[in-house]
Amino acid sequence: MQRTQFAGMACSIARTLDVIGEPWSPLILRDVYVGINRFDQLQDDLGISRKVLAQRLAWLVEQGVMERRQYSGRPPRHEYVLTTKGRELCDLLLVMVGWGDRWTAGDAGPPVLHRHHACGEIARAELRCSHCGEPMRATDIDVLPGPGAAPAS
Amino acid sequence: MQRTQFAGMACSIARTLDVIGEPWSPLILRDVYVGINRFDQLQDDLGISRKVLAQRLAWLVEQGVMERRQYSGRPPRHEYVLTTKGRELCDLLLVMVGWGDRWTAGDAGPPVLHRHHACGEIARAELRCSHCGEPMRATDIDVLPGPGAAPAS
DNA sequence: TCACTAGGTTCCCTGAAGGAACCCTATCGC
DNA sequence: GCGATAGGGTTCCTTCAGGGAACCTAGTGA
Repeated sequence: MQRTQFAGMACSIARTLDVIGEPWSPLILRDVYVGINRFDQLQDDLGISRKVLAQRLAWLVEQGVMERRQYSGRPPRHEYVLTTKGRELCDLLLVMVGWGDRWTAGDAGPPVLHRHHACGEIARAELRCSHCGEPMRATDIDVLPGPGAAPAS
Repeated sequence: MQRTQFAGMACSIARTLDVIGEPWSPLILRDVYVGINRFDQLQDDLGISRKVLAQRLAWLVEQGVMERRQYSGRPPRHEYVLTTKGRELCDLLLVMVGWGDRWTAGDAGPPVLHRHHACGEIARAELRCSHCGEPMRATDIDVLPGPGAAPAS
């Protein structure tokens, strides 16, 4: 096996990476999320090789992140749309944007802004605890084995 | 150039991927985050090729995500520790865990649990708006061009 | 009949990932 | 003094994935 497969690891990070960890996949997800839904549009926007684009799209469809939907019968034309699974995956993109804005944007400032529907303001996404609502960063937690942990060997 | 470099794109997602988008990098970050700090420990835990591990560590150090620190002078021994930049990157892992738990964990349940220091409870990380505090998912926002956007061509 | 478009597929070439062996320095046990 | 061991890499070789360009097929329009 050339590239190691992560899917078998007892780790949700590894299993998530197995779905979108390959190069280009998150950018394809981003484009489909913002409404770039067709093969040629994606290829133009990303500058990705058509071969790799076809492979990634097929994989993302297989994983249930996107659907290939026919939007015209004659001539037959297709587009890619996110499933619920894929839309939830976009939360990951939001967090990437947050980190990238903070550490890589430089003087030019962030390339995009997010306006929150609920309050109408330009805002960032923050991580908060599902239990108490206080900020919950990676530095604010203990990591404990869960029910799906690999058996101690 | 073989693999397309994402660093030049006017997109915080692409620039974040340039730092940790390569295969293995997020898993190395996870391991260092949970206290697996030495070369051989990392290699054992991940089953990664030593060559690739050395490359990834050097890149992550170059990017300021980790530091290579000497913890013993005689014999000279080194370990890798996260910088602030790297610790903030771990938030991304938290979100990956959230998605992976929900969509890939299956009947066995999540492999790890997170206990929040502030409240002491087992909890998940949720995305909330930095302005109003309400939930802020990828589906709850409009994406607008920001100051660092690429000039319209 | 010709050209054009969407959506891929096929081909070849290069270079990155995997794996194993090797290397260097330093300490330990004898 | 000498071999064994450990940490932390580096080197070499092989295989396969990414890049790029050309090609293909259905349908449409002129």
